[in-house]
Amino acid sequence: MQAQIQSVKRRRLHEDIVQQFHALIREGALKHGDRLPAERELAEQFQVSRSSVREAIRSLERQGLVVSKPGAGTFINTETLDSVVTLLSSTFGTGSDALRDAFEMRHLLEPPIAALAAQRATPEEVAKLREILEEQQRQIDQGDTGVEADTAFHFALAAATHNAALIKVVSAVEDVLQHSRGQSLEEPGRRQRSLASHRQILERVEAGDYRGAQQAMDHHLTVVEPSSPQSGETGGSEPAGWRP
Amino acid sequence: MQAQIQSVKRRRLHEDIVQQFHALIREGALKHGDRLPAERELAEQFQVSRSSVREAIRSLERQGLVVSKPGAGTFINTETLDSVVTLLSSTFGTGSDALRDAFEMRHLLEPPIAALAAQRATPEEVAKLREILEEQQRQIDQGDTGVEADTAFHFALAAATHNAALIKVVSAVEDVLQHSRGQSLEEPGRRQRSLASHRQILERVEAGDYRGAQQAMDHHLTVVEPSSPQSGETGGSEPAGWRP
DNA sequence: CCTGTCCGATGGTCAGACCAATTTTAGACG
DNA sequence: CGTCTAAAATTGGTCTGACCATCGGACAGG
Repeated sequence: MQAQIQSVKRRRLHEDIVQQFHALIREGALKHGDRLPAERELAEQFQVSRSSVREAIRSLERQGLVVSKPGAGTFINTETLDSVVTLLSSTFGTGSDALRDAFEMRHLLEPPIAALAAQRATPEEVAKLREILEEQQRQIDQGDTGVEADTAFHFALAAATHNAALIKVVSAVEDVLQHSRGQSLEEPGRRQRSLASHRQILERVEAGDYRGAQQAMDHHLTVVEPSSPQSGETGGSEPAGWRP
Repeated sequence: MQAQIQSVKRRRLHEDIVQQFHALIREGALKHGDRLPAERELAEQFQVSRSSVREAIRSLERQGLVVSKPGAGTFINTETLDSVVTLLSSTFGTGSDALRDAFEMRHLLEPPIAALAAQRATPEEVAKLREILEEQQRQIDQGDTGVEADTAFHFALAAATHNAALIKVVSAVEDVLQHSRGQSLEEPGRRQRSLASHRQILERVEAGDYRGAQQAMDHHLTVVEPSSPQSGETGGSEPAGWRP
């Protein structure tokens, strides 16, 4: 008699086991250094096969929560950086917050990225940026939202910093936000404003004005592409378009 | 006689498989969306049992690098933030640019993080930060460099932003830079300066002064923990083509 | 008390099997 | 010939039972 139907997503057994261990660790039932029961014993307790127990342990190990020693046993390990991160992410929401977090991270990263790009962009990279904006103009004239060119611009700007780590992180963030941005650009007026804003950024980058570029990007993110229209708290405000 | 005894860790088979996949993804042999061979086929190719293959896949899945769909297959997934972070950590250590990039990224992220922390830190988190600084003081008094507490401080500060994405990225960056920071703190004077600098940051965070916190962190990173020993200042415009 | 050996417990791996979901294919139908 | 449908093949998820290398502690011997 399950009054509440959980997500339709079928849980895999080992994932379920992992979450049970997360709970046990969070509640303090399992502390650092504790040794957990043998795999065969766990299998019996959870009423699953040893394979599932082992796959669960593999996940926990990759999260830094446990370490396995052949012949000795498997031990709780909550004194690593990894484990802290895992428990934090596990405690805080893992759903709608992600989008908000990504927006915030972009807002932190992009202005200084624009500044770095202004200092380091090669003529070829500037040309590439200009080309992208022309493409964006074409897409808009054609009635498209220009979201691809929009994303491409931010990515090319990150590339102009010549910082591989930054490029990777930005690409991940942009990818997560691309869908949301597409929605934002549905309003006709925004497309032109976004393009104009991009042009302003490029102009400062071209001039090598890193301060101006940073401010232009900040303005772009604050005014033209507002991060989170809805003030929703962690309530089940799933963005539209969620489909299994 | 203390001949350099290198640990002869036995590599577990699934660990080996995981690393092989890391390499394949890094080299570009496996791109986003690619479907990798069936588990039974992989078992035959690697000459291991299906169990080991599955445990390896479980690790990769927990790292966000792949997703498994029953009946369909297992697919490469490198467009999530998680996957980027893992690949960053996995890639680091290869190439001197990576270290420089990481320093630069930290310098971009940490000041605004300090500002966010000043706005959002709970009393418990402030207490945790203070506790970390006391621990740093103890370590220094004891003749240690205090590098663990140093890293812990930056991490706890990121945690105070309540932004899971930021926390993960910062943890990856801090992890990479911890070793280098340890070297930097070898100079005796630096330890106390670093601690004093941390105290200043905490003071601004406690006061909720996000502007002051940001400036204090910027000062900390610029003056106390300089990224590049050489003159390299961000002001100068880098000549084109300084990097392949 | 110390030392070396033995044995049970434990993690790591293997092989084969069945199930459920999905994809592909073959066949029926218009 | 194209389209829809049902059967077959494929694939991930799970289970069972087994063997091995290693570790820990008990135990006997010095």
